[in-house]
Amino acid sequence: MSTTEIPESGTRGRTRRAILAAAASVLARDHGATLADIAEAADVGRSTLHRYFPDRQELMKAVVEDSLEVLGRSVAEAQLEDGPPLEAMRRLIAAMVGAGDRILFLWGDPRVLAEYGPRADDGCEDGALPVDDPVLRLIERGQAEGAFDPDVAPAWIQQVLWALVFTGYENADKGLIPRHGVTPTVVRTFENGIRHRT
Amino acid sequence: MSTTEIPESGTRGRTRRAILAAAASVLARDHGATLADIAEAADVGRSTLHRYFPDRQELMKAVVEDSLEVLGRSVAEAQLEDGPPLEAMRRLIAAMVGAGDRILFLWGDPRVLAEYGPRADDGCEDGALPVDDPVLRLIERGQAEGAFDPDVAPAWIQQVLWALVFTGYENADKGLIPRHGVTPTVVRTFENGIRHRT
DNA sequence: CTTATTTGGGACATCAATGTCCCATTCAGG
DNA sequence: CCTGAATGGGACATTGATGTCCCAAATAAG
Repeated sequence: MSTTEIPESGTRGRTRRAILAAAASVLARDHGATLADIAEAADVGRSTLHRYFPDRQELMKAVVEDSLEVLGRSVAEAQLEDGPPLEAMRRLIAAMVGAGDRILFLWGDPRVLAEYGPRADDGCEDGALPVDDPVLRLIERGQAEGAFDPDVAPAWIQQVLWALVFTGYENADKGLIPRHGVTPTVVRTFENGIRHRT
Repeated sequence: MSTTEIPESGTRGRTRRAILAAAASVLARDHGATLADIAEAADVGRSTLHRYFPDRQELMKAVVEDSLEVLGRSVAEAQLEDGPPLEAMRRLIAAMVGAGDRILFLWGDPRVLAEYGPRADDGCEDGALPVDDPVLRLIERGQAEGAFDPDVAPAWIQQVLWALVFTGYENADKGLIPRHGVTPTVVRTFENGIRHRT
């Protein structure tokens, strides 16, 4: 690749990040949000937004990339290869919840990943993200070591994971659950389901 | 209420239902779908669509109402008051999956229920739907009878239920899971979580 | 302090979706 | 078979979002 990765000098970098964060936050709650909405949320003029991201598609692509990167870092820090699978999974859930709005944004509309995801330009899109890989490995390890249900597909477990984290974060966002209660609640339900254990 | 409920004579009723079904199906997969898209999916001219639903808002409102009604009937047929809670819950899950696209539509975008839901006109909107009530009663009964986890809020259990059904149906829609596998898989995960049981 | 960068906002053209109206055609029901 | 309802599609005005351009003001960097 010959794309010169400019280090984003101080000022420009800060505005760029502000726009990306605001975009993720706004779009997470309203997929049809206007560029004007996003600019306003970022405390930035609409023309400034256009200066950083020529058109809506470029912005979307950048937000997806950025969100995936942030999420990827969180997941990496969770050190999924280490320790018992169940504990690693708890760290993962905490990490995902910690990634905040970006989860809402990425997961909220299946189309964003399909259209603006990593390989949306190639035809070959299965939804396989860089983030997915370590997670799937953890799930498979957990099944192999007898910690996770071996009778369902790893991909399904992963889907459930995303769905529960998303739902938990969303409920907290609406004030139905206290912020600090999200991770424990999701962990509990994810591990045990809703059946009563004596 | 003085709204004269016209029984929808044969022809008109059929087209109306076709539009509503197509709308739910299309909007479930693309929240930003055009009225032209919907009309095309319903095999109907755009002008015919406008004849039945003057503007987009009216259509949305009608689709939400219709979806809630269909879902409500499915839930009612599940007879949630009868038998052991765990079995009633399984019937409920099967019923929800059976409601098809309407679940995707209703759950896919939180805003549709907030904006076009039953009491979107009143200010007092908590997300309390007619469908929710029997479900919450079942959950509370299940907790009281020692079948469901009593240490989490009923509302949370319900959210998880919706989320899992949604995810299961969506995965089947994408071909990741066979149609007939959705209900059993959702039931299994919902009841037991992902932990391995010896 | 001086200069170059960055910004906000206005003016503007464009485009797609929407909603309205109309008329010829088709279809269902008597 | 005949009649009225229902439909499809075209033409049209309107609206809101988008993208572009430009300039004066603010801000950072030297």
